Amino acid sequence: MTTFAELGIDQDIVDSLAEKGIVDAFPIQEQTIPLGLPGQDIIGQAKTGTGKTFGFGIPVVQRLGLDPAPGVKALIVVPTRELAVQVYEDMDMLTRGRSTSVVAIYGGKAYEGQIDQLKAGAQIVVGTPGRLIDLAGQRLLDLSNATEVVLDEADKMLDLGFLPDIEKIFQKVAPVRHTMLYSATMPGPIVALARRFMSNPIHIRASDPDEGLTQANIKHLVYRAHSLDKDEVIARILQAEGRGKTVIFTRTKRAAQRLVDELSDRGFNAGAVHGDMSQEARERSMAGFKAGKRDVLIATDVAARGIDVDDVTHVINHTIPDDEKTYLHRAGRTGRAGKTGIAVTFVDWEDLHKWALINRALDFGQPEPVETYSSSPHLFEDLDIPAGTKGRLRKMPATAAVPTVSGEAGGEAGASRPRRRRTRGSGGGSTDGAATENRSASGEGAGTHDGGGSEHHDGKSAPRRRRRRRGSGSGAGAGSAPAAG
DNA sequence: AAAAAAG
Repeated sequence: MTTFAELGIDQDIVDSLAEKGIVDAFPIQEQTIPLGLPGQDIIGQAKTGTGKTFGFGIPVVQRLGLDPAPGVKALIVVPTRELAVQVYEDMDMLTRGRSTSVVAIYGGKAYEGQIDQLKAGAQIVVGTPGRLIDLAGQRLLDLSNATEVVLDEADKMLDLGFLPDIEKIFQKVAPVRHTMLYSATMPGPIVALARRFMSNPIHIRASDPDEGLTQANIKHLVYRAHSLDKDEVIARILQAEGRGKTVIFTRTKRAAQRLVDELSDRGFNAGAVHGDMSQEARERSMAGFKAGKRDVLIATDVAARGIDVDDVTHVINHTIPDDEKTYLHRAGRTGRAGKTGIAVTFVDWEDLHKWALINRALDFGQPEPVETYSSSPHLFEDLDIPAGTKGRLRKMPATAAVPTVSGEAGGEAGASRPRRRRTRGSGGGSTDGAATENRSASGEGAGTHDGGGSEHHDGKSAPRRRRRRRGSGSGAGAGSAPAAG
C-alpha cells in the first residue's frame, strides 16, 4: 500500500495527516493526487468512504503554496451546509502546518463572522452555492482570483437543481484555473456536461468497472414493508448486537421529525437533521452524533452525501430512495474507511418499482419480489436483533436489572421516566429536531456516552411495554408516509 | 414530487 509520504506531498501536510493517524493512501488518493499536484483537471470517481476529500484537498493546499498574499485563491463547492462544515474541518487540518487560512461560507448562519474572515484574507473558501453567490453579489467575496476550483459531490452540483447556481459561480472564478470534480457517482451525461467547465479533464475511476458500484464492505438487506410496523422493526434493529451508530433516512422532513419524536419517546438517543430545523439545531445534532452523545441520527437526504461519521454500523432506509445514486450515497454513510456496515431498506408497497430500478442499476441480483420481513429468518440472523418480541419495543435500559413488564400496566415506567408531551401538531413544530434534550432514564443513569456501543443493551429479554395511546399520527408501518403531496 | 440551497 502506498503512503502519503510517497506521493510527492509536502512534508508538513504529511505530518498533519500523520498526527491524525492517517498514513496510508486510498486508491483514489494514490491515483489522483500525483495528477492534481501539477494542475491536471480531474474528474475523480471512487466509492463512498474511500477518501475523496483528501484527493482534492491535498493538491489544493499544496498548490497554493506558502504565498502569504491574502485573498481567495481556492473554492470548494459542496451541496449541503453540514458538508461545508466537514470539508472545512478537513481543509483546516491539512493547512495546520502553514499560514493558509480557510473559511466556510454557507447559509443559515450570521453573515458577520464569515465576512470578517473574508476580510481578514481567507485563501480557501468552502461553501454552499446560495451564500457564495449572495456574498459575491454584495462584493464581499471576490472569486476572480480563485484558480483552484472543486465541486465535491459533483454530479449533485451539476444536477438540475444546482446547475444554474454552479454556472454563475463558474462565471465568477478565474477563467484559467485548475478544476477538480469528485463524486462516487458520475453518470455519463453529467461527465459530458462537466467537461464544459474543465480543460482536458482526465476521468479517474478508482475501482474496477467490473466490480460494480456498491461497496463490498456494506451488506445490503432489503425488506418489503407491506403491513409492517416499521417503527417497531426499527426499534428492534436499534438493539442489534454490536450496533454502533445508526443513520435512518426518511423521504420527508416531516417523517424525519415524527420518527425522531417516536424513537426518542421509546428511549433511544436520537437526533435529527433536516431542512426544517434551524441551522444551529442542525449543527448541534450533527456534532452530538459525531461525538457519540447520540447514537441515532434521523435525516432526510440532506445527510445522504459526504457526511463522514466514524463507527456508523447501520444505515436504515425508512423509505426507499428514488434512485440508485441516492441509495448508494445513503448506504455509504456506513462501511467507511475499510470498515464494514449494514444497510437495511424498507420497501413500501407503492415503492416496489423503485426497488426494481435500484436493484437493476446496482446489479444486486436479489430475487424479486423482495423478501418479506415476517417470513425472513435472515433478518434476525443478519441483524442479530432480539427476535420473538411483540408489542411496542423501547430501548433496553442500560441497567440490566429492569424487570420485564409484559402487561399494560406502565405505572413504574412512568415513574422512572418523565412523560414528555409531544411537541407536534400546531404550527408544524420545528422545535430543534433533537426532539428531547433530556431523556433521563436512558440518558444520565446509563452513562451518556454510548460511543462504545453495544455493551449497554445486553438484554435480549422481552421488551417492556409502556402504555401509550396509539394512532395519534404515529401510525403503523406502511402508511407512515405523509398523505401524498 | 421531495430535498437542498439565500433570506
